[in-house]
Amino acid sequence: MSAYETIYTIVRQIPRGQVATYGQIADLANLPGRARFVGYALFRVAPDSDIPWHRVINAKGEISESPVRYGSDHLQRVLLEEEGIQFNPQGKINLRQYRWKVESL
DNA sequence: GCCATGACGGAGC
DNA sequence: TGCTCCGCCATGG
Repeated sequence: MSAYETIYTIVRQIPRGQVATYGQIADLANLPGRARFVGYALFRVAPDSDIPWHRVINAKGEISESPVRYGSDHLQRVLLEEEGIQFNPQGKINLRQYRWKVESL
């Protein structure tokens, strides 16, 4: 299984109403320190896939904004709110409350 | 084949 | 608390 497929498989396992960080996904995919790789992988597959990419955020608990995303970051926030995840006035998520707790690999 | 870049993370100041 | 710098490596020109 390629590293990409491993990443996708892990992201698909994130429960509804919870989130995971790029670093966390990278660690689970046996790619420690390669959080950027995770972001890159998700960007390539997001538009037309069944992967819940919106449940993956950065270590600060924020939705990563980037010029290449145009407005999809706003969509991500909407999707998360639909799942019951609340945002701070600063647009941040309380990771202590919503972070995905992995029980098995 | 080399160079610049990027959905990031963590340490340092 | 917040900003800056460095490491990491696949991808595109």
